[in-house]
Amino acid sequence: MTLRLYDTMARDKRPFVPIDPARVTMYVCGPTVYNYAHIGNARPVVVFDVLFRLLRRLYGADHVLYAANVTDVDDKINLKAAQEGVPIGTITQRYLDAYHADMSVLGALAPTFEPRATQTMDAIIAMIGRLVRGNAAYAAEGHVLFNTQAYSDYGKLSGRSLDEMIAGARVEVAPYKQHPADFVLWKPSKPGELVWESPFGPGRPGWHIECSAMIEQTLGLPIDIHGGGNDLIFPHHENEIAQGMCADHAGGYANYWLHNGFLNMGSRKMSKSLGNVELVHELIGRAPGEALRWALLASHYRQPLAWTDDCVAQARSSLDALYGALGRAANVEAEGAEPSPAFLDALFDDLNTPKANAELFALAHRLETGTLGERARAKGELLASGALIGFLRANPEAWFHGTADVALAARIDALIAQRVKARAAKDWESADRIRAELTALDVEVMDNATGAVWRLKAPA
RNA sequence: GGCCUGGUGGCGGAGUGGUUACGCAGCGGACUGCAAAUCCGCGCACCCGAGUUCGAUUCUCGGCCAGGCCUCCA
Repeated sequence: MTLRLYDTMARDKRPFVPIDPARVTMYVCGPTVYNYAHIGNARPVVVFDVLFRLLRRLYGADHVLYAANVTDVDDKINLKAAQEGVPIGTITQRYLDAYHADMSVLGALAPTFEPRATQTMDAIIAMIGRLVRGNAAYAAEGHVLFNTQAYSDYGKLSGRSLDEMIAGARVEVAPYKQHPADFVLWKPSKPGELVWESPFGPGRPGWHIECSAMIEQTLGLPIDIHGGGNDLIFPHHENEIAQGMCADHAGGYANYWLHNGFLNMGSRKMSKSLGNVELVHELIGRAPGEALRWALLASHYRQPLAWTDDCVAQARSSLDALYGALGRAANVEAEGAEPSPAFLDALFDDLNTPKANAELFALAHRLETGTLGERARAKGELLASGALIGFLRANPEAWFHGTADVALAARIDALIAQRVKARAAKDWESADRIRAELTALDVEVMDNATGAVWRLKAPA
């Protein structure tokens, strides 16, 4: 089985061949920590977490290096700090901590490296220095700008030519730019902003340079995979390639470019600037993280995803079915610890998670209906398949009991014990009365041959 | 204006040059004190037009619609 990935540069699926199988490298553009992450921000995190897990399986956990940056120098951070009258670090640390907690609830593994812009300043300044010396960058009015003419393949990733960009320009071009597409590598800080000393004068880095410097510093260039949302293709990733290649890395920048599609609210994209956001921080109070993860992976990562409450409800139902099958098979000893071949096939075909999920249902069905031997194998494959991409790790009982606390669970268990006794005595009147009591507690009771199990109904 | 995606059943969502996955919802049946689950079965779709083809939802062209990028943005 070969992993095939859709490469934006090639505009096609390509078999994945790492530069060095003993050291597979992936970089994904991470958060700017000035606010809580919304569910749209979480999509690439979860998608590339799936890829990270697949790569670890293929090449070994110790042989995959995954870096995701944290942008902690930014106008919006400055603004927020000024509004609250606190140091910038207070803002960035607060939202970085929240980000870690939220992504962890979504089942995302921590990246191997999480470089921060403020801690990469030497590498950033060094890279800009090399660009200036190589005539790929120039100083103008206190800025240092990248000279897009210096890179002949500029525009290849996004399919734009420099000519087209001039023709289609809607934005007024800063007068100090030699070419309209040139972009800022270093700029003077405004009063009150953090300032770093550099050979180009005091200031701070532009947006694009930090990623290239971080990749160079943490992973080394070229890398195998570079990922991010498809809104980053232009200009961010285009600029990364240009500056990276010109900064003495003619051997290549990234061999595979992966971009996830957008998550939409209605027909509009979810975006902090549009204000139509659902924060992960709030969603995890209303639904299990695993259900949110499922909702994010229920459609293919390159497709647009329309986020609605129903997405979460459907995800819950799907997981209910799988956990239900596992719960009913509690007495079946799982055999084997390998995901099913069909499941792996689906994932290896450019992370086809919807198809992989369908295989999970097929396994659950086999677990319900097979012979004892088939059930044992199905259970083993179901658990292993789920575990590979971060599903079905909970105890089925814990899944159904949801947010019930110990006291509530004890009360429910006591009522159920009474009811089981009443049913054994064919005292249907008492049994129904107790069911009604439980219903009032939002508890649904499912009788079986030996007793009963229960689940907490999802909040409406 | 330039560049780029996508339009599949009631809903979500894969996939394919020729019997159109899967999940949710619906319908019938089995099972069941009740309820749920489970099991068996059923129904329902490929934006429009032209072309290529024995045959297109799938390929080509045109159109319509929706969205993204071109400015911070996952």
